[in-house]
Amino acid sequence: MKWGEYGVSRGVCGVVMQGRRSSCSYHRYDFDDDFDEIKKGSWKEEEDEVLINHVKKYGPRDWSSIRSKGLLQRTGKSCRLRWVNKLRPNLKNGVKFSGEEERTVIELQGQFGNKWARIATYLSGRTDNDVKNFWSSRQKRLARILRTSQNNTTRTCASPLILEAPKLSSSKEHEESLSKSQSCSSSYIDNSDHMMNQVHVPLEDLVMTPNSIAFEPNMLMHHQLHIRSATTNPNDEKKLGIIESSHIPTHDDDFALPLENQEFSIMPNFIDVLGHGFDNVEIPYVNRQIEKPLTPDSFIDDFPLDMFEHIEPLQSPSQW
DNA sequence: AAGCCCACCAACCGCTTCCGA
DNA sequence: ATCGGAAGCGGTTGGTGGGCT
Repeated sequence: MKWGEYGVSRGVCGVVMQGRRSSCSYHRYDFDDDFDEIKKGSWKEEEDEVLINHVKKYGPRDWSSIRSKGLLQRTGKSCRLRWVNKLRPNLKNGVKFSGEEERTVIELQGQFGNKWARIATYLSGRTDNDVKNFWSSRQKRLARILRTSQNNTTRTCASPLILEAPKLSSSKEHEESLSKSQSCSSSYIDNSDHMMNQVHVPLEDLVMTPNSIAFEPNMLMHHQLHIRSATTNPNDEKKLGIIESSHIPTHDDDFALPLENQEFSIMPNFIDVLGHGFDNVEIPYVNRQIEKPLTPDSFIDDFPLDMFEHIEPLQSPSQW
């Protein structure tokens, strides 16, 4: 039985069952809601028809009038959502994201962050909800891969990678950059000759949130960003990876560049950073740089699962 | 066959932004 | 300038179905 068939809503939402409260123990109510008038839960075909007819007549607007006119017992909000996500013409309902769509979402998420509505405008037939759900699923999948790899080995990669960028020109600029970064901690280190802005980024954050510190365009613009592992000697130039800021798309670019030109030069260096753990692992993505843009996510996606078992434990900075 | 896990997706909520009076 | 309603957006929840043990 589908709850929706009986108008059963999710969570603490109210319920309308043939206009009366049900005593069924499965049904939950929020008595703050006016349950006699507002229906929640799955939509029926009849309701869809009413909504479609309303849009045909008046266009996709005046959502709240649908209820005030007594056409449906739904809130305007609910009607709008139903139209936008399910009833609108030319939607790709039930069609999986193509590879191209996936790459587009990944690229745009890196550029815009979680601006799902904006990202959806680049994908015909996709809604913000589609994009959001796609991304959420993807994040969960990646998280599970990482979790599994950590559980399967006593060796972990819990220590952070360290991203280093030249000190920004002013402390205000520095603060602004950091305030825009998520899930990162930061500190200054006085490296005598040059002040470095040192940002500690857990590996998970680096690979899971491409719009986090490592890829924050505002922070990286006009700078080279050095990346090294906590395991390495800070002076070991061979272990330094460099993100060329010229390769980082900015918010101002408005996605003018073709996708294939927007790749991060961090990727080959990322292997250097991770070091010997990958020595015996075939890296599948290397030849794909030409045919497909590299992103933090596509980068991780192409790893064989057992590859994570080869990650060497990273020492804490105190062990240098 | 049953139970569990997970991916996918619909729909909700709260908050923000927009816009007209 | 301000206020209130409508619309838009992003985060979250929870149901369903398929695969696996």
